[in-house]
Order: sequence, then structure tokens, then C-alpha cells
Amino acid sequence: MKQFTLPKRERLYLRESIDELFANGRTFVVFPYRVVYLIKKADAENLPAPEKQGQCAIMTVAPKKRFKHAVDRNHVKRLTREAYRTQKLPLHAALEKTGQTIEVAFLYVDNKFITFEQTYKLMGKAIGKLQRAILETAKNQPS
RNA sequence: GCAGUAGGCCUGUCUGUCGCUCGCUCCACGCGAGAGGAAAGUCCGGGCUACACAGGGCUCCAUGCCGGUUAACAGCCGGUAGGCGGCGACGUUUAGGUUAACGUAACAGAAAAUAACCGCCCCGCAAGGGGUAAGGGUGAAAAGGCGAGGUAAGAGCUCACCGCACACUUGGUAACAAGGCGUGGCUGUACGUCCCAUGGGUUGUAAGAUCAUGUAUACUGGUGGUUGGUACGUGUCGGAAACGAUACUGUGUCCAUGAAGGGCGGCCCGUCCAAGCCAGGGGGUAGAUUGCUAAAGUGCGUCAGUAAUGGCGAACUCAGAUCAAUGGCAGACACCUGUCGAAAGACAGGGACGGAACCCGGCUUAUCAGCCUACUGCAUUU
RNA sequence: UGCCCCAUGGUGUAAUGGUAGCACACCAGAUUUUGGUUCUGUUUGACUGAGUUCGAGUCUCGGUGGGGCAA
Repeated sequence: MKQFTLPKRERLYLRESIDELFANGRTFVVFPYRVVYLIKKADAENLPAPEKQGQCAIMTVAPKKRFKHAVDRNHVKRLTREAYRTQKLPLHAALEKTGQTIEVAFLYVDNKFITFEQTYKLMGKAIGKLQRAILETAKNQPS
């Protein structure tokens, strides 16, 4: 079974979802990343269609203000995606256990590059935080 | 060999593994394909798109030596003349017309255009008047140059030579060049207005086309177009009266009900229309599909042409995403740099500029390392 | 991605191709016991590189930076 995948249904691309995420989402910072996330309960009827969006959807952002060239923006986003892809499994497990869905946006707020090794470590930290957030939310609203 | 000039090429190759996008498929742990020379800037030109548009004129904008090339261009190729730089190979820049007319030319200078400040000459006692562009100084620019004749002093006033303009002859498709036996005594310069030729409607793939959930709804058809309460009024009955009982196709800025209002002069009937409900249905937001990649296509050969380019032949199919794929990690081989070494080689380091977004032709800008061709100057050897 | 606009002292903003002004700010001086107000004076400027021109902030062509629209 393939595990370290990142198909389209695990990415955020619908305009409505993105607006909702940035309007109601919660935030924390793992420098140089600013993470915005929104946790929802996955009811049987509210379950998103498998065609549309998975239980865990992400997007990456590299602002034009800080990276002038398209090639630099692409590079940052690729590194971010790669780091997420290789470490996302614990997040999925937590969601599976608590019966929730999550939407996350990773915003890169520095204007300098970091290496893949650093990115990998930071992403590990960020995912740990998200995992804790999921478990707490599940406790507060027991279904 | 050193220094340089011009033009061109290239933008490493391969493997493993974990992923992404598209296509195919026997629908899976499969197979195939997947960034550039500039994909960039958006500076020109086209295709394609929707809208506008009888025809003609004016205005506005762009281009502007000559010829060629092209779908088209402000591009490209070849050529002409002048200026500037270089010993040179060569580079760079300017050039439609305007002896028609008009406008502007700061400061300085007498004067910036029908020239008199100083100077020179003549007249006059003087004041002043007249002639004069050879000399002075100002300026970015000052009325063809030089010599001789001539003159009161001067002046193309006259002449020779040079320059300029026009005409002619020869060469060239032409720009133009060369020529001498011609003609003219001769136009200040720059920019603009102006004149001539050619071209130009606007819009940009987030253009445009198709489908269309939800919400609101144009339009069409059907249905519907009250009922109850309460108060008042009227009639009937009871009662002397107050009032009570009961009824109504009755009335209302009253209350309730999802809605109950208006027109046909007033009232009634009737009828029409609102509001409401049901069904159909047009446009259309989110979203999806399309536009979307087989084309002025790519490289190869050959022919025509100095070349840009074109003709012919056979071959190939080469990204198509849409909050936006083409990446991460690891390794090998070439290449370059540094250190060590006689060499082989060893070790360390390096690889730029930059990421398709409808598609083409150019231009401009960015760019590590390397390679090729032709030519120039200097030095040296034979 | 496509289309378009702008750049003048620290700030805001003018000027027909001819010595770059104005206001505020800053600094110095005067006035005042001191500060403020007021008065006087000085300094600070063309985003960048070429070209056209006798002469460029202005005209032309590259580049840089900033902003807007489709939203």
C-alpha cells in the first residue's frame, strides 16, 4: 500500500474552502512557517465525497512580496510539500481515531531559503502541534 | 605567440528510490510522456476571439536613405551617403520633402535676420549724415573660402581655383557614384508647424463557447381569489325604556390566519389583474467541460539566391497544469578551478541566468563554464 | 496570466527644451527668564544607463523600483 502520497484530493483547491479556512481558521507559528488550520467533525452525512476532498487537505503559500522570482516560490512550495508528504502519517492516524477532518495552510513568511533538512525538522514540529490540537478538540466536544 | 575584431554553437550524461501532472489500459504496486534559450520584460508584428462597421472626407497616432525578404513588423538580409571612435579588422550614429509660407532660438552679443557696437572711408568747423561685412569681440550658430583685379574704403562687384545648387553624360533596379565641354554669382543653421507616401476600429484565452447545484427571479400555464373573531350598522323578535337574543352576499387605518389588495365613475352581480401556491422556463453565480495545443510545426537532405528567405523531397509528433505538475534524497561518469605530484593520479570545491499558462515571428534584457570559423595589428621563426 | 500607470529635497507638490520653484519639516540666529508662537537666514533634490539637441527634470530607447485593474 502506498503511504507517502499527496494526490489532489489531499490538497486545498476550492475557492470556498480556502475562504472559509482563512476566515475561521486558527493559527500558530513555527518559524519560518505560519500554520493556519481548521478542524471539522466528520459526520456520516457531512462526509465529503471522495472525489472532492479527503479527510486531510493542505495548501502551501509562498508570498510574491518576499520571493520576487517564480522559480524561488516554486522551490519553497516544493520543499514544503515534500516535507509534509513524508511525515503526514501520524496526522492521518489521529484524524482516523477521533473522526475529524482538517484543512491546513502552510505560509512561508521568511525571505531566505532554508535547506531540506531544516524544513524536514520544522515540519515534524508543526505536525506534532497539529496532532495535539486534534486530540484536544476531540476531547472538548465528545461525540 | 601575444593583443584584438566580427559571427556562430552549447546551456552536461546516466542510474536507483520516494512522489506529482497528463495520456493509454487488461483498471494494478502497470506502461509511456513531462520547462527554456531566453519559458522573462510585454517593446513591436500577426493568427484566433467577441463587439462595432454602407461609402467618402477631416482629425489623431505610428513608420520614414535605397533594394530585397515575410502572414506581418519599428524585425531581418544586402547596399548608399555624411558625422564620430579605432594604426587596423571594424564599431557606432544620422539621413522622406520643404531656394513655398509661418513660429521659436535662453544668456551673451550692435545684430539671431529686410545686420553697423568698435573699426575703415567720404561729406561736415562741429553736432551729425552717408557708404562699407576686409578686421575685432559675443555666441552652439554671424551671411561661401583663398588670391588677384577693382575701389574713397569696401563688397561675387569682376576673374581664376576650390566648395555649393541645378542640368547633362556614363555606370547602377535604386539610394548614389564618377566625369568634364555646361548653367547660376550663390541658399545661414537647428527644431517645430506644414507637405508627401504607407499602415492603423476596439478587445484581449481571466477573450469567447457549452452544461449548471443552491439562492433570488423575467416570462408562460394552471390554481387561487377567503374564513373566523371583535366592534359598529341594519333587519326581525322580546321589552315601556335601557337593553337583550338572533340573522346578514353589510361595514372597518381593528385582531388572527401563508396570502387576502386593486381596476371596470358609486353599489351589487359579473369580469380582469395583483399577492399566495403548483408546474414549466430564460438569463446566470459557485463549480465543471471546452478554448488547449498537428502548427506560418521540428530537425534532415537537396535546389535557387551574396544573404535574409523560398521551392521540393522523405521522416517525426514533441508539456498541457488551472490555489496551478515537471520535485526530494542518494550514487556514478565527464567538464572546470585550487592544492600535492616528474607523471599517472589523489584530495577539496564548483555548475550560471532562470520555471510553460492560447499559439507563432522578431526585438530587448539576464547568463557559469566551454567550443568553432573568418579576419586585423604587433613580434618572431623558416 | 493578461492589460495599464507612476517615479522631482526628509514629506507633499509646481514649472512651454534655456539659472529647478513653493509649502511644511530640519539646522542656525533673533525675540523670550525658559519653552512655544513669530521673524530672518542656511543646507538638503531630478530612480538608473544610453541617445537626439548648442543645451534634457521635460523628447526617444533600455533597465530598476513602486502601484493599479480583470477580482
